[in-house]
Amino acid sequence: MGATAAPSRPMRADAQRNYDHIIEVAGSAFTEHGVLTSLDDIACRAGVGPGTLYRHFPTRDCLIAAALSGSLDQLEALAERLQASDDPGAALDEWMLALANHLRTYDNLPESIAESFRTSDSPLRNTCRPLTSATSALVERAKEAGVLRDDVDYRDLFALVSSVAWASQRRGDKDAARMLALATAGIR
Amino acid sequence: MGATAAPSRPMRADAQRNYDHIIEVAGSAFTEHGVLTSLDDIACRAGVGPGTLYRHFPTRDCLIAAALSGSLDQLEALAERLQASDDPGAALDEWMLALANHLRTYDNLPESIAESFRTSDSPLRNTCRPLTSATSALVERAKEAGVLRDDVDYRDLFALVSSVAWASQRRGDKDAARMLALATAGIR
DNA sequence: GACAATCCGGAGACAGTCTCCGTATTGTTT
DNA sequence: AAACAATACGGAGACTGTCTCCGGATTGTC
Repeated sequence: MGATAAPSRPMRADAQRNYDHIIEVAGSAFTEHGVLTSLDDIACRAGVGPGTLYRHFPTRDCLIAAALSGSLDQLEALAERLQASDDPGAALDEWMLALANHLRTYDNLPESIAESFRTSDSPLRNTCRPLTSATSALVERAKEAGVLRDDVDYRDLFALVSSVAWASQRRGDKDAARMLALATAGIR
Repeated sequence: MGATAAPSRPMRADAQRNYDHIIEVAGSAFTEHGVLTSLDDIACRAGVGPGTLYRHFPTRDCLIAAALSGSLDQLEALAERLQASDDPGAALDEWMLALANHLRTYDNLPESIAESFRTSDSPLRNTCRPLTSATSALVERAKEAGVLRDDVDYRDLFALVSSVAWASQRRGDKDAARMLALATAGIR
């Protein structure tokens, strides 16, 4: 869901416009310069004041979460498809690669996500929750099919995939496939 | 070598005193607050002005490298011992764990080190060079002994160990053993 | 004791984060 | 359509951290 939220009342028209536009600009900025890029600069590029940006997105993580929600929806769709796959092993492989690459969407995103998992209620963490539960489900199926070691915890696996995303990004690899193959060679 | 360097002439006495004291204070500060802690604050705690700190250590990486050099010497000593071990497989295991834990010495150190490997001549990278060559040697021996897959590149392995250090630190694990076991289960 | 060479320190320029509140816009009511 | 309340805007500016510059202090040498 790429929802915009409507708690009590809907947003005022101008607010909604700014909200959407900020997300759009933020996406470009993150793509170009990574998630650590200046927020005031994003506000400026979006033609709004810093105050407006911070009101809509009180923290950097809020903005990252919003910018990510589109591609997250796609990933969730993939997860559902894979859960219906008749080859749990291949499904898990495909999932891990897709997940690793998604965690690399922006420069320095793996750090932000990993960090968000340490703080109680980060919006980024909440946004990523479907990813962990999908991982859990696919791990369970793979274990039942006997193509994954029984002692592999899905949280450990998620951490492993995150770290692969981090390492491959830091090395400047074009995707996470190479590191992932190395890191997951022994989980079967 | 925890050398202080003496290019043409030795340092003036007061300069040497400050230099050493800054390293000492930096070590504590990094231990307490991670490598991202304020440098001006370190200067202040060391009783010198910012200018003095930046003259001795033009970049954060310089200071990190200096603060790390002590424990690095120990690691190098371990590497030499392990290269003489009669069990190359166990030696590599022990090395990877020691390396992973060393890369975790300070909070956020894995990021700094990984980053330094991307920039041409970071002092931190140069400081860590002995670690990569020791890894190379131990990997070679393990391959010859047939306890390591032939297609494992030592650079990939170093990256893998780095990422394990990163992930285990981010998770707040007390050491890197658990993640390392998972990540390296399939390299044999 | 004096004179170079070396080194110190802190003021301050700069960049990024984030807030506060006077002003402007919007939607609703009559 | 005019007026009113609710909502949202924006930018000045406080604050923190980085890093530099250079007048003045310290050290080593003759």
